[in-house]
Amino acid sequence: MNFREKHNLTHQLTHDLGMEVVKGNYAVGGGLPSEADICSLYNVSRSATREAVKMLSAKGLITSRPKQGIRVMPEHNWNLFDTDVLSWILSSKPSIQLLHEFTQMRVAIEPQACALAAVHANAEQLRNIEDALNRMRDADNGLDDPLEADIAFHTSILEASCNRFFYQLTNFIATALRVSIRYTNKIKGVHGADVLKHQHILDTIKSRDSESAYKASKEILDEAIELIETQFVERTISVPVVNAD
Amino acid sequence: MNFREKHNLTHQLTHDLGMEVVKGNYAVGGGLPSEADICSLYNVSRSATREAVKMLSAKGLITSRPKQGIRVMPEHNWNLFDTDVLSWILSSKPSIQLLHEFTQMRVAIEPQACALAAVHANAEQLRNIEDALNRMRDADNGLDDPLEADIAFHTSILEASCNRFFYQLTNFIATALRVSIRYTNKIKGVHGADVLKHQHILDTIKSRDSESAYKASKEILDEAIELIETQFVERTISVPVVNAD
DNA sequence: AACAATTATTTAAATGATAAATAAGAAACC
DNA sequence: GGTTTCTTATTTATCATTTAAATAATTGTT
Repeated sequence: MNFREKHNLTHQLTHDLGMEVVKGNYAVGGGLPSEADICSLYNVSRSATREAVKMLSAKGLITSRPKQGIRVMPEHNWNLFDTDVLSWILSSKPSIQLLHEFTQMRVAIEPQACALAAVHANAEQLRNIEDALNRMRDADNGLDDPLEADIAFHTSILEASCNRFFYQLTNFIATALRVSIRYTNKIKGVHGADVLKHQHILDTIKSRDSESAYKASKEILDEAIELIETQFVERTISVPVVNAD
Repeated sequence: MNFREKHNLTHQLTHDLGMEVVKGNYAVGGGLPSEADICSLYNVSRSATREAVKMLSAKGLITSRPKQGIRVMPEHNWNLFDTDVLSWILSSKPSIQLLHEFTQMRVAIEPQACALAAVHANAEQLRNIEDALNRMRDADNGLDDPLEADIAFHTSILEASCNRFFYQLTNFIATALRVSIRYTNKIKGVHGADVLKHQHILDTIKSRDSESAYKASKEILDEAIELIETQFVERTISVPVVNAD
């Protein structure tokens, strides 16, 4: 999926090992094969192995120490906001539960980003949001990709928040939207009235109405959450009370 | 500061190079010294260099390709939620501006986490929050470290949100609090009434009152933001006026 | 039983050699 | 002249081997 997968041997190996870890094929705290074993398992040299291990440890998935070997770190150490880690998790164990968590995070981030954008966005950033909205309109008429246009809209707002931490979440939000579409847009008809709602967000930001911008964004996301939660119930109902939680 | 700094040669080099990049000592898109040059500059072998480069590229700071060399990635690619990257940025260019952005993110995250905790927290997680609150009380009487107790409280709520993305932000929030204390607690008297406010958060979570939990948390953070913003103004104003006395 | 010393295993680091990728310049071509 | 294709030089990528350092497990001592 990612262009980095086949970029080179080290990246390939990083990807393969990362997937193995994320899939839970090695016990937490337990251990991966030793450096030497990985070399023979994957038929690669020591340096390729070491570099892959370093990359994974940089992403918080594993640690490696002499004599102890290579160990899986507890999940809360994994850097979930890393694009690779995120995509490995999504491709190895996609679930509505995960989408739900994703969207809860969006509920936290995006309305706040809109509020900040209303205060801080400069002329160029406003234009970018507007451009993205126009792409959504085009998409509605079959002239652009609806998903990409949608992503561009939400991304442009994050950028306009003028807060580097919010902007950093671009990839996260984009991924959330890409996953989301798999589930939700199958049910809900694509766009149409959605453009109007997004237009409303832009309007509130333009008019520097921070509070309304927050609300406008929150409204859309609350709908998304609701949609997911109904899905949630439908799918869990078929299983006899697995987990009350 | 981090125990990893002196962990071993590769980590040391990763740290040193990471700091250089974050400080802006190399132009974005421009380039770091070549592999060979880094080796001689830092007096390390190629394997150490390569592994450090891989770690930094895993964190999104740089890329390296044959013939092209090692290049600094644009800042929005940096993984700001990575503990190392965050600490490098903080130690190289700390600023109230950055603290402000930090706290804006907290405003987005924490109230939402409280709301989720009110819905999802189990008995053990509630107990953990309570324990942390008791530590804050102890701290108020000089029996515990106030900062660490505060961090424990906020962290325990993130965990109780039962959302792995929120929980992931533990380190981020902890770092934010640690930085925060440098600025804000110098002015504001330490704790006292704060314990009551935190108690209130716990109460709302315990009584499963999601909305009140949200508000209780938001209130504290809005105060923090306000405090930072007054600081912000004071410091920018005082540039031309050397000394008001 | 508690502690100290030894050993064996595994990663860490250095070195050297070859392969692959690619930016830049040279040559051929229209 | 301008475009394309080929060559070359540089740099990272990969492999192989050796030595060092760290440390878990074992053994020996008191």
